[in-house]
Amino acid sequence: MQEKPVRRSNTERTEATRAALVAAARSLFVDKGYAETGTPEIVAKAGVTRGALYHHFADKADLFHAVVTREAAAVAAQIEKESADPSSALDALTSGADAYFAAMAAPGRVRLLLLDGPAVLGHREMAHIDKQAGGEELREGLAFALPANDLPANNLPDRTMDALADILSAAFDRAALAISEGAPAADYRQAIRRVLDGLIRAGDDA
Amino acid sequence: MQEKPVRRSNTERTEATRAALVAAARSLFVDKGYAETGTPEIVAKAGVTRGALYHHFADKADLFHAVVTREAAAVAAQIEKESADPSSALDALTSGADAYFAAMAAPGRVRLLLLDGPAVLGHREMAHIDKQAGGEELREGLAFALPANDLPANNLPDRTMDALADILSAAFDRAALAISEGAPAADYRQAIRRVLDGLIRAGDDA
DNA sequence: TCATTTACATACACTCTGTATGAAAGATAC
DNA sequence: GTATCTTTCATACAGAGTGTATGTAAATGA
Repeated sequence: MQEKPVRRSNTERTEATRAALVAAARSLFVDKGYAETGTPEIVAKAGVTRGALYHHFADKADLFHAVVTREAAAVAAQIEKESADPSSALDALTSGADAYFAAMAAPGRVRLLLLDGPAVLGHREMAHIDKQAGGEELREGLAFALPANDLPANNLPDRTMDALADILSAAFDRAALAISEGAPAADYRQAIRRVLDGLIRAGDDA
Repeated sequence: MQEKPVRRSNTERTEATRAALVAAARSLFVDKGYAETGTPEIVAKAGVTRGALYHHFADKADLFHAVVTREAAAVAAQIEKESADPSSALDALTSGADAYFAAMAAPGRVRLLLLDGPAVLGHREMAHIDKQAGGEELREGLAFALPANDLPANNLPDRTMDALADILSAAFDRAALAISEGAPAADYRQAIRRVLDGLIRAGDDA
Protein backbone atom coordinates (compact mmCIF):
# COMPACT_ATOMS: atom_id res chain seq x y z
CA MET A 1 0.00 0.00 0.00
CA GLN A 2 1.22 3.43 -0.90
CA GLU A 3 0.92 6.54 1.18
CA LYS A 4 -1.08 8.94 -0.83
CA PRO A 5 0.39 12.40 -0.41
CA VAL A 6 -2.54 14.29 0.98
CA ARG A 7 -2.49 17.90 0.03
CA ARG A 8 -2.54 19.96 3.22
CA SER A 9 -1.96 23.60 3.93
CA ASN A 10 0.96 24.53 6.09
CA THR A 11 -1.25 25.69 8.92
CA GLU A 12 -3.04 22.36 8.84
CA ARG A 13 0.21 20.44 8.91
CA THR A 14 1.53 22.55 11.77
CA GLU A 15 -1.68 22.18 13.73
CA ALA A 16 -1.75 18.41 13.29
CA THR A 17 1.91 17.91 14.13
CA ARG A 18 1.84 20.11 17.18
CA ALA A 19 -1.33 18.45 18.44
CA ALA A 20 0.14 14.97 17.97
CA LEU A 21 3.30 15.98 19.80
CA VAL A 22 1.46 17.60 22.68
CA ALA A 23 -0.86 14.62 23.07
CA ALA A 24 1.94 12.06 22.97
CA ALA A 25 4.08 14.12 25.33
CA ARG A 26 1.23 14.57 27.79
CA SER A 27 0.63 10.86 27.92
CA LEU A 28 4.26 10.03 28.57
CA PHE A 29 4.93 12.89 30.97
CA VAL A 30 1.97 11.70 33.01
CA ASP A 31 3.03 8.07 33.02
CA LYS A 32 6.75 8.43 33.60
CA GLY A 33 7.36 11.99 34.64
CA TYR A 34 9.14 14.75 32.76
CA ALA A 35 12.71 13.76 33.48
CA GLU A 36 12.26 10.08 32.68
CA THR A 37 10.61 10.75 29.33
CA GLY A 38 12.89 11.08 26.32
CA THR A 39 12.19 12.96 23.13
CA PRO A 40 12.79 9.85 20.97
CA GLU A 41 9.96 8.18 22.85
CA ILE A 42 7.68 11.15 22.39
CA VAL A 43 8.19 11.49 18.66
CA ALA A 44 7.78 7.75 18.17
CA LYS A 45 4.40 7.87 19.87
CA ALA A 46 3.42 10.97 17.91
CA GLY A 47 4.47 9.40 14.62
CA VAL A 48 6.91 12.13 13.67
CA THR A 49 10.66 12.66 13.98
CA ARG A 50 12.74 14.69 16.36
CA GLY A 51 13.25 17.16 13.56
CA ALA A 52 9.58 18.05 13.72
CA LEU A 53 9.72 18.44 17.47
CA TYR A 54 12.63 20.83 17.39
CA HIS A 55 11.10 22.73 14.53
CA HIS A 56 7.94 23.49 16.47
CA PHE A 57 9.34 23.74 19.99
CA ALA A 58 12.51 25.33 21.26
CA ASP A 59 13.38 22.37 23.45
CA LYS A 60 11.85 19.66 25.58
CA ALA A 61 10.88 22.11 28.30
CA ASP A 62 9.05 24.22 25.73
CA LEU A 63 6.99 21.21 24.72
CA PHE A 64 6.25 20.58 28.38
CA HIS A 65 5.19 24.18 28.67
CA ALA A 66 2.65 23.66 25.91
CA VAL A 67 1.31 20.56 27.63
CA VAL A 68 0.96 22.36 30.95
CA THR A 69 -0.68 25.41 29.41
CA ARG A 70 -3.24 23.23 27.71
CA GLU A 71 -3.90 21.33 30.93
CA ALA A 72 -4.38 24.47 32.97
CA ALA A 73 -6.86 25.73 30.42
CA ALA A 74 -8.75 22.45 30.58
CA VAL A 75 -8.96 22.67 34.36
CA ALA A 76 -10.24 26.24 34.20
CA ALA A 77 -12.80 25.31 31.55
CA GLN A 78 -14.11 22.38 33.54
CA ILE A 79 -14.47 24.47 36.68
CA GLU A 80 -16.21 27.19 34.72
CA LYS A 81 -18.67 24.73 33.26
CA GLU A 82 -19.51 22.75 36.36
CA SER A 83 -19.75 25.49 38.94
CA ALA A 84 -23.29 25.89 40.20
CA ASP A 85 -24.58 29.29 41.21
CA PRO A 86 -23.94 29.73 44.89
CA SER A 87 -26.44 30.69 47.55
CA SER A 88 -23.90 32.41 49.76
CA ALA A 89 -20.33 33.62 49.75
CA LEU A 90 -19.21 30.66 51.80
CA ASP A 91 -21.07 28.39 49.43
CA ALA A 92 -19.37 29.96 46.44
CA LEU A 93 -15.97 29.23 47.92
CA THR A 94 -16.62 25.70 49.11
CA SER A 95 -18.38 24.64 45.92
CA GLY A 96 -15.57 26.27 43.97
CA ALA A 97 -13.12 24.16 45.94
CA ASP A 98 -15.12 21.03 45.17
CA ALA A 99 -15.16 21.89 41.50
CA TYR A 100 -11.41 22.32 41.63
CA PHE A 101 -10.93 18.94 43.29
CA ALA A 102 -13.15 17.31 40.69
CA ALA A 103 -11.19 18.88 37.86
CA MET A 104 -7.85 17.92 39.37
CA ALA A 105 -9.02 14.33 39.73
CA ALA A 106 -8.46 13.79 36.03
CA PRO A 107 -5.46 11.47 35.73
CA GLY A 108 -2.10 13.15 35.46
CA ARG A 109 -3.18 16.67 36.28
CA VAL A 110 -1.69 16.65 39.74
CA ARG A 111 1.63 15.48 38.42
CA LEU A 112 1.67 17.95 35.54
CA LEU A 113 0.40 21.00 37.38
CA LEU A 114 1.56 20.48 40.95
CA LEU A 115 4.72 18.39 40.85
CA ASP A 116 6.66 18.60 37.59
CA GLY A 117 5.27 21.96 36.51
CA PRO A 118 6.75 24.06 39.31
CA ALA A 119 10.06 22.21 39.19
CA VAL A 120 10.55 22.40 35.42
CA LEU A 121 9.00 25.76 34.61
CA GLY A 122 9.43 27.45 37.96
CA HIS A 123 6.75 28.56 40.36
CA ARG A 124 6.64 31.99 38.82
CA GLU A 125 5.83 30.73 35.36
CA MET A 126 3.24 28.33 36.75
CA ALA A 127 1.51 31.21 38.50
CA HIS A 128 1.51 33.09 35.21
CA ILE A 129 0.00 30.15 33.36
CA ASP A 130 -2.70 29.71 35.98
CA LYS A 131 -3.51 33.37 35.81
CA GLN A 132 -3.72 33.28 32.02
CA ALA A 133 -6.02 30.26 32.21
CA GLY A 134 -8.38 32.21 34.41
CA GLY A 135 -7.53 30.98 37.87
CA GLU A 136 -8.57 34.19 39.48
CA GLU A 137 -11.85 32.97 40.79
CA LEU A 138 -10.54 32.26 44.24
CA ARG A 139 -9.34 35.78 44.79
CA GLU A 140 -12.58 37.19 43.45
CA GLY A 141 -14.59 34.90 45.68
CA LEU A 142 -12.56 35.95 48.69
CA ALA A 143 -12.83 39.61 47.83
CA PHE A 144 -16.57 39.18 47.66
CA ALA A 145 -16.90 37.10 50.82
CA LEU A 146 -14.64 38.95 53.22
CA PRO A 147 -15.68 42.58 52.95
CA ALA A 148 -19.20 41.41 53.62
CA ASN A 149 -18.48 41.66 57.30
CA ASP A 150 -17.09 45.13 56.97
CA LEU A 151 -15.73 45.69 60.42
CA PRO A 152 -12.63 47.82 60.58
CA ALA A 153 -10.48 44.99 61.89
CA ASN A 154 -11.61 42.89 59.00
CA ASN A 155 -10.85 45.33 56.30
CA LEU A 156 -7.74 43.79 54.88
CA PRO A 157 -5.59 45.72 52.45
CA ASP A 158 -5.48 44.44 48.90
CA ARG A 159 -1.99 43.05 49.19
CA THR A 160 -2.96 40.98 52.18
CA MET A 161 -5.99 39.75 50.24
CA ASP A 162 -3.68 38.66 47.45
CA ALA A 163 -1.48 36.82 49.91
CA LEU A 164 -4.51 35.20 51.47
CA ALA A 165 -5.76 34.00 48.11
CA ASP A 166 -2.28 32.69 47.34
CA ILE A 167 -1.90 30.62 50.49
CA LEU A 168 -5.46 29.33 50.22
CA SER A 169 -4.74 28.29 46.67
CA ALA A 170 -1.74 26.36 47.98
CA ALA A 171 -3.98 24.70 50.56
CA PHE A 172 -6.35 23.63 47.78
CA ASP A 173 -3.44 22.31 45.78
CA ARG A 174 -2.19 20.25 48.68
CA ALA A 175 -5.65 18.84 49.21
CA ALA A 176 -5.88 17.86 45.54
CA LEU A 177 -2.46 16.26 45.79
CA ALA A 178 -3.38 14.29 48.91
CA ILE A 179 -6.63 13.13 47.36
CA SER A 180 -4.82 12.03 44.22
CA GLU A 181 -2.59 9.89 46.42
CA GLY A 182 -5.55 8.13 47.94
CA ALA A 183 -6.37 10.23 50.97
CA PRO A 184 -10.11 10.39 51.68
CA ALA A 185 -11.52 13.45 49.98
CA ALA A 186 -14.09 13.98 52.72
CA ASP A 187 -11.39 14.73 55.29
CA TYR A 188 -9.81 17.38 53.15
CA ARG A 189 -13.10 18.92 52.13
CA GLN A 190 -13.99 19.16 55.79
CA ALA A 191 -10.66 20.78 56.61
CA ILE A 192 -11.03 23.27 53.76
CA ARG A 193 -14.54 24.06 54.86
CA ARG A 194 -13.31 24.66 58.38
CA VAL A 195 -10.67 27.11 57.16
CA LEU A 196 -13.11 29.01 54.96
CA ASP A 197 -15.73 29.06 57.68
CA GLY A 198 -13.23 30.48 60.10
CA LEU A 199 -12.18 33.14 57.63
CA ILE A 200 -15.67 34.36 56.88
CA ARG A 201 -17.11 34.21 60.36
CA ALA A 202 -14.10 35.42 62.28
CA GLY A 203 -15.13 39.06 62.05
CA ASP A 204 -18.68 38.65 63.23
CA ASP A 205 -18.02 38.45 66.92
CA ALA A 206 -15.90 41.55 67.38
CA MET B 1 55.19 19.83 46.85
CA GLN B 2 54.21 16.30 47.52
CA GLU B 3 50.91 15.14 48.87
CA LYS B 4 51.67 13.43 52.09
CA PRO B 5 49.49 10.35 52.39
CA VAL B 6 47.63 11.09 55.58
CA ARG B 7 46.71 7.98 57.47
CA ARG B 8 42.96 7.97 57.98
CA SER B 9 40.56 5.35 59.17
CA ASN B 10 37.96 4.13 56.74
CA THR B 11 35.14 5.72 58.69
CA GLU B 12 36.99 9.02 58.60
CA ARG B 13 37.54 8.75 54.88
CA THR B 14 33.92 7.89 54.29
CA GLU B 15 32.72 10.70 56.48
CA ALA B 16 34.93 13.25 54.78
CA THR B 17 34.09 12.13 51.26
CA ARG B 18 30.38 11.99 51.87
CA ALA B 19 30.42 15.40 53.54
CA ALA B 20 32.37 16.92 50.66
CA LEU B 21 29.98 15.43 48.12
CA VAL B 22 26.87 16.56 49.96
CA ALA B 23 28.23 20.07 50.43
CA ALA B 24 29.28 20.43 46.80
CA ALA B 25 26.02 18.97 45.57
CA ARG B 26 23.95 21.24 47.76
CA SER B 27 25.74 24.29 46.47
CA LEU B 28 25.22 23.33 42.84
CA PHE B 29 21.67 22.07 43.23
CA VAL B 30 20.78 25.38 44.83
CA ASP B 31 22.46 27.46 42.16
CA LYS B 32 21.40 25.59 39.04
CA GLY B 33 18.69 23.17 40.08
CA TYR B 34 18.80 19.39 40.23
CA ALA B 35 18.30 18.63 36.55
CA GLU B 36 20.84 21.15 35.29
CA THR B 37 23.57 19.96 37.63
CA GLY B 38 25.77 17.14 36.38
CA THR B 39 27.69 14.66 38.46
CA PRO B 40 31.02 15.58 36.83
CA GLU B 41 30.51 19.10 38.08
CA ILE B 42 29.67 17.91 41.57
CA VAL B 43 32.68 15.67 41.97
CA ALA B 44 34.99 18.35 40.57
CA LYS B 45 33.79 20.78 43.22
CA ALA B 46 34.05 18.12 45.92
CA GLY B 47 37.58 17.19 44.84
CA VAL B 48 36.83 13.53 44.26
CA THR B 49 35.93 11.39 41.25
CA ARG B 50 32.67 9.96 40.06
CA GLY B 51 33.81 6.61 41.30
CA ALA B 52 33.64 7.91 44.86
CA LEU B 53 30.18 9.31 44.29
CA TYR B 54 28.78 6.06 42.95
CA HIS B 55 30.49 4.15 45.72
CA HIS B 56 28.74 6.12 48.44
CA PHE B 57 25.43 6.83 46.73
CA ALA B 58 23.23 4.66 44.58
CA ASP B 59 22.69 7.37 41.99
CA LYS B 60 22.31 11.11 41.57
CA ALA B 61 18.85 11.10 43.13
CA ASP B 62 20.22 9.32 46.19
CA LEU B 63 22.78 12.08 46.65
CA PHE B 64 20.00 14.62 46.30
CA HIS B 65 18.08 12.69 48.92
CA ALA B 66 20.98 13.06 51.33
CA VAL B 67 21.14 16.79 50.66
CA VAL B 68 17.42 17.22 51.25
CA THR B 69 17.41 15.14 54.41
CA ARG B 70 20.22 17.20 55.84
CA GLU B 71 18.44 20.43 54.92
CA ALA B 72 15.17 19.36 56.48
CA ALA B 73 16.99 18.49 59.68
CA ALA B 74 18.67 21.90 59.68
CA VAL B 75 15.33 23.63 59.29
CA ALA B 76 13.82 21.64 62.13
CA ALA B 77 16.82 22.33 64.35
CA GLN B 78 16.69 26.06 63.69
CA ILE B 79 12.99 26.21 64.47
CA GLU B 80 13.50 24.19 67.62
CA LYS B 81 16.24 26.53 68.80
CA GLU B 82 14.62 29.86 68.01
CA SER B 83 11.07 29.20 69.08
CA ALA B 84 10.12 31.29 72.09
CA ASP B 85 7.68 29.99 74.64
CA PRO B 86 4.22 31.10 73.61
CA SER B 87 1.71 32.93 75.75
CA SER B 88 -1.31 31.44 74.01
CA ALA B 89 -2.27 28.78 71.53
CA LEU B 90 -2.64 31.32 68.75
CA ASP B 91 0.70 32.76 69.70
CA ALA B 92 2.30 29.35 69.55
CA LEU B 93 1.07 28.86 66.01
CA THR B 94 1.88 32.30 64.65
CA SER B 95 5.31 32.43 66.24
CA GLY B 96 5.91 28.92 64.95
CA ALA B 97 5.03 30.13 61.47
CA ASP B 98 7.44 33.04 61.83
CA ALA B 99 10.18 30.69 62.94
CA TYR B 100 9.48 28.54 59.90
CA PHE B 101 9.70 31.54 57.57
CA ALA B 102 12.95 32.60 59.15
CA ALA B 103 14.41 29.14 58.74
CA MET B 104 13.25 28.87 55.14
CA ALA B 105 14.83 32.22 54.35
CA ALA B 106 18.25 30.57 54.26
CA PRO B 107 19.35 30.58 50.62
CA GLY B 108 18.40 27.54 48.60
CA ARG B 109 16.08 25.95 51.08
CA VAL B 110 12.95 26.82 49.18
CA ARG B 111 14.32 25.36 46.00
CA LEU B 112 15.58 22.20 47.68
CA LEU B 113 12.61 21.51 49.91
CA LEU B 114 9.67 22.99 48.03
CA LEU B 115 10.49 22.84 44.32
CA ASP B 116 13.01 20.17 43.35
CA GLY B 117 12.39 17.94 46.35
CA PRO B 118 8.80 17.00 45.60
CA ALA B 119 9.49 16.59 41.89
CA VAL B 120 12.60 14.43 42.25
CA LEU B 121 11.78 12.41 45.33
CA GLY B 122 8.01 12.54 45.20
CA HIS B 123 5.67 14.26 47.58
CA ARG B 124 5.27 11.12 49.63
CA GLU B 125 8.97 10.78 50.33
CA MET B 126 9.21 14.49 51.13
CA ALA B 127 6.45 14.12 53.70
CA HIS B 128 8.35 11.22 55.21
CA ILE B 129 11.56 13.23 55.39
CA ASP B 130 9.80 16.15 57.02
CA LYS B 131 8.22 13.86 59.55
CA GLN B 132 11.56 12.23 60.33
CA ALA B 133 13.12 15.64 60.82
CA GLY B 134 10.47 16.50 63.38
CA GLY B 135 8.03 18.59 61.42
CA GLU B 136 5.14 17.53 63.56
CA GLU B 137 4.93 20.70 65.56
CA LEU B 138 2.18 22.20 63.47
CA ARG B 139 -0.17 19.31 64.03
CA GLU B 140 0.60 19.29 67.73
CA GLY B 141 0.03 23.01 67.94
CA LEU B 142 -3.29 22.69 66.17
CA ALA B 143 -4.37 19.78 68.32
CA PHE B 144 -3.64 21.88 71.35
CA ALA B 145 -5.26 25.05 70.06
CA LEU B 146 -8.48 23.73 68.57
CA PRO B 147 -9.97 21.52 71.30
CA ALA B 148 -9.58 24.48 73.63
CA ASN B 149 -12.95 25.69 72.48
CA ASP B 150 -14.57 22.38 73.04
CA LEU B 151 -17.93 22.96 71.47
CA PRO B 152 -19.44 19.92 69.81
CA ALA B 153 -19.38 21.51 66.38
CA ASN B 154 -15.72 22.22 66.84
CA ASN B 155 -14.68 18.77 67.85
CA LEU B 156 -13.05 17.61 64.69
CA PRO B 157 -12.14 13.95 64.22
CA ASP B 158 -8.48 13.11 64.13
CA ARG B 159 -8.38 12.50 60.42
CA THR B 160 -9.81 15.90 59.71
CA MET B 161 -7.23 17.38 62.04
CA ASP B 162 -4.51 15.66 60.06
CA ALA B 163 -5.91 17.05 56.84
CA LEU B 164 -6.14 20.48 58.38
CA ALA B 165 -2.52 20.34 59.50
CA ASP B 166 -1.55 19.19 56.02
CA ILE B 167 -3.24 22.00 54.12
CA LEU B 168 -2.01 24.59 56.62
CA SER B 169 1.48 23.27 56.14
CA ALA B 170 1.03 23.76 52.41
CA ALA B 171 -0.14 27.33 53.06
CA PHE B 172 3.02 27.97 55.08
CA ASP B 173 5.12 26.50 52.32
CA ARG B 174 3.53 28.76 49.73
CA ALA B 175 4.14 31.75 51.95
CA ALA B 176 7.80 30.81 52.33
CA LEU B 177 8.04 30.37 48.58
CA ALA B 178 6.45 33.74 47.86
CA ILE B 179 8.68 35.47 50.37
CA SER B 180 11.74 33.84 48.86
CA GLU B 181 10.71 35.31 45.50
CA GLY B 182 10.58 38.78 46.92
CA ALA B 183 7.01 39.16 48.10
CA PRO B 184 6.69 41.26 51.25
CA ALA B 185 6.76 38.95 54.24
CA ALA B 186 4.41 41.17 56.21
CA ASP B 187 1.56 40.50 53.79
CA TYR B 188 1.91 36.76 54.09
CA ARG B 189 2.34 36.83 57.84
CA GLN B 190 -0.83 38.87 58.05
CA ALA B 191 -2.68 36.41 55.84
CA ILE B 192 -1.46 33.44 57.86
CA ARG B 193 -2.45 35.16 61.06
CA ARG B 194 -5.88 35.79 59.64
CA VAL B 195 -6.34 32.13 58.78
CA LEU B 196 -5.17 30.92 62.18
CA ASP B 197 -7.25 33.51 63.95
CA GLY B 198 -10.32 32.36 62.07
CA LEU B 199 -9.64 28.76 62.89
CA ILE B 200 -9.23 29.28 66.59
CA ARG B 201 -12.01 31.79 67.14
CA ALA B 202 -14.57 30.31 64.80
CA GLY B 203 -16.10 28.14 67.50
CA ASP B 204 -16.51 30.81 70.12
CA ASP B 205 -19.67 32.39 68.78
CA ALA B 206 -21.86 29.36 68.43
C1' DT C 1 6.77 29.82 -13.42
C1' DC C 2 10.37 31.03 -10.44
C1' DA C 3 11.94 32.31 -5.82
C1' DT C 4 11.39 31.98 -1.15
C1' DT C 5 9.83 30.28 2.97
C1' DT C 6 8.06 26.53 5.77
C1' DA C 7 8.09 21.90 7.59
C1' DC C 8 10.19 18.60 8.27
C1' DA C 9 13.98 14.11 8.12
C1' DT C 10 18.65 12.65 8.82
C1' DA C 11 23.14 12.86 10.62
C1' DC C 12 26.27 14.56 13.97
C1' DA C 13 28.67 16.27 18.13
C1' DC C 14 28.38 16.53 22.75
C1' DT C 15 27.23 15.51 27.49
C1' DC C 16 25.63 12.80 31.01
C1' DT C 17 24.49 8.56 33.55
C1' DG C 18 25.43 4.24 35.44
C1' DT C 19 28.51 0.16 35.42
C1' DA C 20 32.50 -2.70 35.20
C1' DT C 21 37.14 -3.31 36.26
C1' DG C 22 41.31 -2.65 38.75
C1' DA C 23 44.41 -0.79 42.26
C1' DA C 24 45.71 0.97 46.75
C1' DA C 25 44.82 1.53 51.44
C1' DG C 26 42.62 -0.17 55.68
C1' DA C 27 40.82 -3.86 58.62
C1' DT C 28 41.06 -8.64 60.26
C1' DA C 29 42.84 -13.29 61.46
C1' DC C 30 46.63 -15.80 62.88
C1' DG D 1 54.39 -9.26 61.19
C1' DT D 2 52.18 -11.41 57.43
C1' DA D 3 48.62 -13.00 54.62
C1' DT D 4 43.90 -12.30 53.42
C1' DC D 5 39.85 -9.96 52.92
C1' DT D 6 37.18 -5.74 52.64
C1' DT D 7 36.59 -1.01 51.79
C1' DT D 8 37.40 3.02 49.12
C1' DC D 9 38.01 4.79 45.61
C1' DA D 10 39.99 6.00 40.17
C1' DT D 11 39.65 4.93 35.35
C1' DA D 12 37.58 3.20 31.31
C1' DC D 13 33.52 2.01 28.86
C1' DA D 14 28.81 1.46 26.94
C1' DG D 15 24.49 3.45 26.24
C1' DA D 16 21.14 6.99 25.90
C1' DG D 17 19.56 11.52 25.35
C1' DT D 18 19.78 16.54 23.95
C1' DG D 19 20.26 20.11 20.81
C1' DT D 20 22.14 21.55 16.25
C1' DA D 21 23.45 21.55 11.51
C1' DT D 22 22.38 20.25 7.02
C1' DG D 23 19.63 18.78 3.26
C1' DT D 24 15.05 18.14 0.86
C1' DA D 25 10.37 18.34 -0.52
C1' DA D 26 6.22 20.72 -0.18
C1' DA D 27 3.78 25.01 0.19
C1' DT D 28 3.44 29.94 -0.48
C1' DG D 29 3.94 34.31 -2.96
C1' DA D 30 5.45 37.21 -6.74
